[in-house]
Amino acid sequence: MRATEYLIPTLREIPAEAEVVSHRLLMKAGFIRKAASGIYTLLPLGHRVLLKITRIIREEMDCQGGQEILLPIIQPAELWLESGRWEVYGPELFRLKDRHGRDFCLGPTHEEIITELVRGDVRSYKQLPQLLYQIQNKYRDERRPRFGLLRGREFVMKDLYSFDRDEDGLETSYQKMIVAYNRVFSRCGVEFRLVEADSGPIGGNVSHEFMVLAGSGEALILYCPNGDCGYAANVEKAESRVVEPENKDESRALELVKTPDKRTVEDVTAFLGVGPERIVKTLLYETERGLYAALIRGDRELNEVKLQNLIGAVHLEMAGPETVERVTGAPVGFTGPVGLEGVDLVVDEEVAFMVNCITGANRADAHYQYVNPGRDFPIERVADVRLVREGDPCPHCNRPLVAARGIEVGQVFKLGTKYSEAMGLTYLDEQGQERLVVMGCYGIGVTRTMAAAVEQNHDEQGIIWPAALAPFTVVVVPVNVRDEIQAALAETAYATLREGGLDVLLDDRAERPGVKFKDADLVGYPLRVTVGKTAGDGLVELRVRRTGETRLVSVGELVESVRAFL
RNA sequence: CGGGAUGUGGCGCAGCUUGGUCAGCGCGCUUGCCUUGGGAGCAAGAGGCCGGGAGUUCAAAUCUCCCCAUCCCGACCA
Repeated sequence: MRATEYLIPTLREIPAEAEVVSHRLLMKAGFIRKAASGIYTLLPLGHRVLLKITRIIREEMDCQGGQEILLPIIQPAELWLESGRWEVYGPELFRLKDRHGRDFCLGPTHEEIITELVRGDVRSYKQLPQLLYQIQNKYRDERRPRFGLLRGREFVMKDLYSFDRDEDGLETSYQKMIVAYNRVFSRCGVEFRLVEADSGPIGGNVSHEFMVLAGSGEALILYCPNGDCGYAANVEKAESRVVEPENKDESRALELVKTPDKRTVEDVTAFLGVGPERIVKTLLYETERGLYAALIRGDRELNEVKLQNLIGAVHLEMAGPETVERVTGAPVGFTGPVGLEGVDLVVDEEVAFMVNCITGANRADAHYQYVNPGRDFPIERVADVRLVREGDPCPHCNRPLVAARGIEVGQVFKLGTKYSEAMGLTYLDEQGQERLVVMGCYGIGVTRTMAAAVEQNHDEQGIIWPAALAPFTVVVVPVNVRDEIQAALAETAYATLREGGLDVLLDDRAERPGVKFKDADLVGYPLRVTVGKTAGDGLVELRVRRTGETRLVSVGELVESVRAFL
């Protein structure tokens, strides 16, 4: 392509709304424009990057036996009512009505519609397994779209769905996808990590996420620094080993202590002169399945995702002050498990080991001390409901876990029979027995991957595209297009590179060289061919964007030199 | 959903407190001259329902009310 015939609207100033690096640079370098909050247009450069990514994805999906299909984006409400997600998805689901008043939604993900498809056309074990995928726009009315392409309301996603006869088949499909994803992200040139994940509203019980490591990432991950161990998990899922105290104190008799207006862990520890690890926090939660009290050590935070999964609740919310008073008979700040009735107690593993701890007394301005689990309150339901933090011992090898931020670019789920059961997706096995199809789903955020690549690959001057994703691999810049020798040699270089099968842009604009160099650095072409002073000798300068390294080469050896870099 | 802020040519902003030659600046854009190895210079231009609506007033970008949009922070740890 020629720059004079191509839309590359770079900006000198950045729109004020852009905050994160990828958003700023993609706007400034002319890859994207905003249409509405969380909704973007991809300009020619952005679209080329998208095509590069989707091509890699297609190759790897097809390599594993994936078959590409196109699914409707507008989906009838009935399917979502059938799976139960019309309610569960809540306000994040874009809903609309047709002229007859019938309900539809814009697909945020496609389990329903594909389950519907397969149940209509797959009847026999002979037709399984199937791996079907689509690369399409998806819609989620995020409560807060932000960070440009990283969290939009409309985005491009690849989703593959696997349909197997049994769990073994699912395991095979799952492993195939993990292999494929590792290849996809490696080829995209991003630094990533595979972590254990919570499956969230999609459902299922086993899930992993692919995280691009970046400080701007919204996800917090914890991983074991021991390479042989390799444990890594999203904080929502992360576990840590419970350390049982070695020499426990003798348990003492329960004692009420006055704690006037001491409501928080901080207040109570300061007042009683003890550490927060001596306190047990009692957190009251309301769910559609009733009230729950979660007990967690005073220096810990509760992991609501774990609690929600444990209870099996769809809605989980901390109880308001009125509920707390009604249930405990005391204002907020004095809740404790001793004598607490009408709620189910969930005791964190760490709490179960505690001796002589401090809890609220369920009366105003009072706490109990020397509370002992099992003796003073029941420990029937002991579970891991705490939020793991950096430094906690690895659940596998006991070393202190390390924390890092990541951008979730892919997630794989073993759905099991959640959707096939809800929607009646069955097949007949060899014995003529009707059985449920076992499903998995595997997503890649394509537009998000584009942004994540920029988050990880940029400098003060602009983007530095990994070669596999770059909109053009190389840009040819004649320093002075009015110089006939330079212009002619630039044309030759351009033609040579194109014939060599490379993606090349000729910056034939009559701009001063500084402008073209700045733009080239901003857009982030991995290589630049400068045609200038040495044009008379048939030599051009090849410059590597990432390192700034340059060398003179003849046009004849240009293709070879560029190839060598890739 | 709660809180905060902002909306003035394509982009970045000033003007608003103290209504009245305030519709202005920088960048970008167009044309011409000139220049050509890191966002040059000179000259002449084009371009704005001041987010929308309703009020107050002789007079509103400026004051009042409502609405819309956008961005940021937060979302309860007993």
